[in-house]
Amino acid sequence: MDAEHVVETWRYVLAKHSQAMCALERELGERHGLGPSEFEVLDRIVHHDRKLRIQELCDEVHLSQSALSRVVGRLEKAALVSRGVCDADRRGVFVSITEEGRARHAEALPTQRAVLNEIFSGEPAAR
Amino acid sequence: MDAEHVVETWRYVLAKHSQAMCALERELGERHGLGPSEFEVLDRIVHHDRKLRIQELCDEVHLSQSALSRVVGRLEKAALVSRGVCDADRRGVFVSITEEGRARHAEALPTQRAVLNEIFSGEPAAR
DNA sequence: ACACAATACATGCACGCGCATCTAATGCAA
DNA sequence: TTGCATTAGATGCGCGTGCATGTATTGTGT
Repeated sequence: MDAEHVVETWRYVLAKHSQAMCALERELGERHGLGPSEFEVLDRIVHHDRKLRIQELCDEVHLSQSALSRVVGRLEKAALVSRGVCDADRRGVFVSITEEGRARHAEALPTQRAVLNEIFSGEPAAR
Repeated sequence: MDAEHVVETWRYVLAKHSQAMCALERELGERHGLGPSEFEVLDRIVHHDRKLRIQELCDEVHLSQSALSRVVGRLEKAALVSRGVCDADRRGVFVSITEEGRARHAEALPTQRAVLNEIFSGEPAAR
């Protein structure tokens, strides 16, 4: 990939990221009361379908550890996930999804897919 | 582009955006005292090589009008650009780059290119 | 056992962002 | 001209983020 293509790709990433984040924030927020980060975290937990350590989540979402801690805090306050101590390593924290969280995720997933389809379908990624 | 590819592309965009923004913030900040947004605005002005209206810039950078206004404010305070009233439409504001701004941009450009090359070279974009 | 580095997560803080709003200038209709 | 909607850009505000740090727990070397 030559220098010109690199810059072209970077512009593509910037544009799509901006469009998608903006649309996701609006749609997920208005229709389901979720921010993109909140949805992302719910989505990762649902995908794994088990309790996850905070740090495991940290590897999968593009958030700092502190930001993730706060997202989980908001989700817990909304009763969409619950935190529990990890017995094996009592420094650790397990996060598990609640029934309400699972329902909210299932409800929001089609919205996310629709937004992404709108933005990405048809246009090939610049290489 | 089918649904699976859409999600795959979205993950690619998220990952690359995160990596690149993080690295750009660090490198441009430490070496040149510029944030990614500041650099982006300087870069756009240099590219056009003329005075630009705030709104023209707004179309090219992925920032809200208010955010752009503040970025230009910071750049002006750093003497890298100067603001001037637009005679044709006195609501408008022209932004032009100063010599110092041009120099700073020239200095930072290789850093930006190096960061982007590091992140994008070799790996094809997921379509 | 003890002291100390390392790790997991939470939290204080500063900062940049978008939204809503404000001010000033322009366009337009009567 | 007068009155009002519209537009350009600046600004108050709340919020989410990352960085630095704090607290608690675990690992390690002596």
